Amino acid sequence: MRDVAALAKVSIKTVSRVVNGEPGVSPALARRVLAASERLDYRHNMTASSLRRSDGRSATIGVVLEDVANPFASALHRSIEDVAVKRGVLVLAGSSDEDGERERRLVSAFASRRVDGLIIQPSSHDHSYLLTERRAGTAMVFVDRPPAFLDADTVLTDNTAGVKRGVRHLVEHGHRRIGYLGDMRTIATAADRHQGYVEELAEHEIKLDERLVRLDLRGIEKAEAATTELLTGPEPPTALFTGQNLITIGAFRALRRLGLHRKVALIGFDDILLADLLEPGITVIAQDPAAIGRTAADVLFRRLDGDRSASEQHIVLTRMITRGSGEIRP
Amino acid sequence: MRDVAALAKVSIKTVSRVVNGEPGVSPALARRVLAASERLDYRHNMTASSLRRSDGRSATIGVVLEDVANPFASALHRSIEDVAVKRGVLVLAGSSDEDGERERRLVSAFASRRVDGLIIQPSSHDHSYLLTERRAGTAMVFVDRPPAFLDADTVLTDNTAGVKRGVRHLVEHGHRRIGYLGDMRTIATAADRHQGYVEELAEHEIKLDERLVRLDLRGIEKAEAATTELLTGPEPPTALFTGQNLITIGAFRALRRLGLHRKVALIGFDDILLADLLEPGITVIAQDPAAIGRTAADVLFRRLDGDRSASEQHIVLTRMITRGSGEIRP
DNA sequence: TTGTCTTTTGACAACGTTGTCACTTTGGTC
DNA sequence: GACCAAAGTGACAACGTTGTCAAAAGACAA
Repeated sequence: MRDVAALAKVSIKTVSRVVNGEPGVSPALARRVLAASERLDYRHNMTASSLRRSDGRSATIGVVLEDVANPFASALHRSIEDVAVKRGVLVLAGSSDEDGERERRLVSAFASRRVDGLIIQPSSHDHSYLLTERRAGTAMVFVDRPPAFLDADTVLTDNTAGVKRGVRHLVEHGHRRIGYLGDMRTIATAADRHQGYVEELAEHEIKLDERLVRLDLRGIEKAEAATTELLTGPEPPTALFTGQNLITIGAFRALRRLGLHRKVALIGFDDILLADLLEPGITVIAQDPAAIGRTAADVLFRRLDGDRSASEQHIVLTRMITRGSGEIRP
Repeated sequence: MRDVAALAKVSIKTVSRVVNGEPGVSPALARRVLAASERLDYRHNMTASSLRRSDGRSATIGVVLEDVANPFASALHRSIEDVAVKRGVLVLAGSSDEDGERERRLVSAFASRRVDGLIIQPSSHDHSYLLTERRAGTAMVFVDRPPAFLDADTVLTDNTAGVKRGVRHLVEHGHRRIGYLGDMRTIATAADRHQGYVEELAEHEIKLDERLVRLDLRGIEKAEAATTELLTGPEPPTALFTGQNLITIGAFRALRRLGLHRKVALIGFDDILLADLLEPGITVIAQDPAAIGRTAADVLFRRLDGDRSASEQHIVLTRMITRGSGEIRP
């Protein structure tokens, strides 16, 4: 900037004004400054700028996801980015791998870089550590799962209602013995989904049979094994509800291997790419990650714009997509 | 930092030393400083630090992807992140959407934040604009597609060889009329893949029939329509090679709708989640995005560590995964 | 011409850190 | 007890910007 000022024969403050589009610079001078910065390949240094600025904004937000390569998480990421670019804000993204310690380290690294806001898909089970960041003025929004020990803006899927809808669909197709395969109970969404299963059965006065329930399944293989066990045991279920996309895939694999994919009904939580091309197509309760991400980013930027009202809890609805596997009758 | 220094009754330089783990601070003082920074919730400000530091490093890199939500791109992103976290480096990610102008804007935004390095999956067809950044000392590596008008480190898939392998597989299964469905020819990888098809046919002395070739297909729907047209026309192909994952999905949809999925062979470029559960399973030429990302990040960090040797071109091999669709005989 | 008001411009300090270098203390040797 | 080297510590400037405020220049009326 000093070099540009020297070449344009003005003070560096004038260059600063031109670069920031501040008013009160005569057109002639502005042109001279622009020409000089062009000639010297001048690049505005946002880090120095945000250091000096009164608001201290870095025009950067941090996003903590379970895994940036996970389809659900990357869809969130993309819709957050879309809102951010419109405001000239960049996105730092990181994967916590369902590990509270990694989540904290990421947040800490983001905080060191003075991000303006955070969007967190939580892995940790205690977010009181974020009080410090909040006090420092960092905006934050939680997505997909609620924060623990912290009152903050949250955008969630209506997990319980979604599962209930799916289980009701199975009941309406004549099923009474409905198996449930779920993810780690430590994950709030997984607990909510399991809860939906339990509630919906009760509403139809179907007695909960714990032998038809398998929880704490992580990954395709575990789900496949559990499904096989469930279906080859005594009194197997006539329908399955799977609480997460990898579990759905594992269950479908097992059904296929056992030749039961046209006999046992299956509804899964989360949509799966290609689910329509399988035989039968897989009926799912689809989340809307794009809507979740967009909402979260909107709330975050409203906070950054000064909205100090009480924290908001947004619920994004699910949608049932029927494709065949959920319509098999016992 | 000033407050911490005051509370610990030391100079701020001593606090700086403790925070950066520099030697030459007595254990007693270090403890006092640590206690004080704990008590005041002190957060090291990396932006100020990198401004002042002699190397000017921000411990941040920028990654430009076609779309952070695309499975191939997000796999790249994740493997880059894995290398970066080990060095305490954070990743800024952005989507260029196959638009050269967006790519430039992202790079410019990254440059303003003084990233140490860039990993770019290019959309633009002229990268001479990056000369300025390079001169400013920014390291850069290109992934998936080569840079244009710029000599730089590059990590590519062996597209031509991969396609040739797949086409040979079809020929070996008795096919002579092999259709080809490809992406935009402006994308370097798409051009290379088409080239592989042409070459392999020539090696088997099969005359290229342009009526069996459809290029510039973008997205599932276009691919589905083109496939339908190809198969319902006169003298339809007995096998198809699809040059990209969305095209493979579109082609498979068309085959299914026409009831030809067990009659016409299909091999696709890029692996697809669930491809093994379809009927028939889809034979693919799989890329290794994790290896590409890891290699790119390794090269980038070697450059940041001072490696000034000539630019490197890495080729990551593909792998054929046979699942049934590619083994159908005419 | 002078006085007043408005617009344009620039000098300087400050943002939160680290590099440089000089000073003080400590422990050991003669 | 004097001297020295090594270790520990701090004062100050500087990184590239922007906020503040004052000075200069221009516009206009009397």
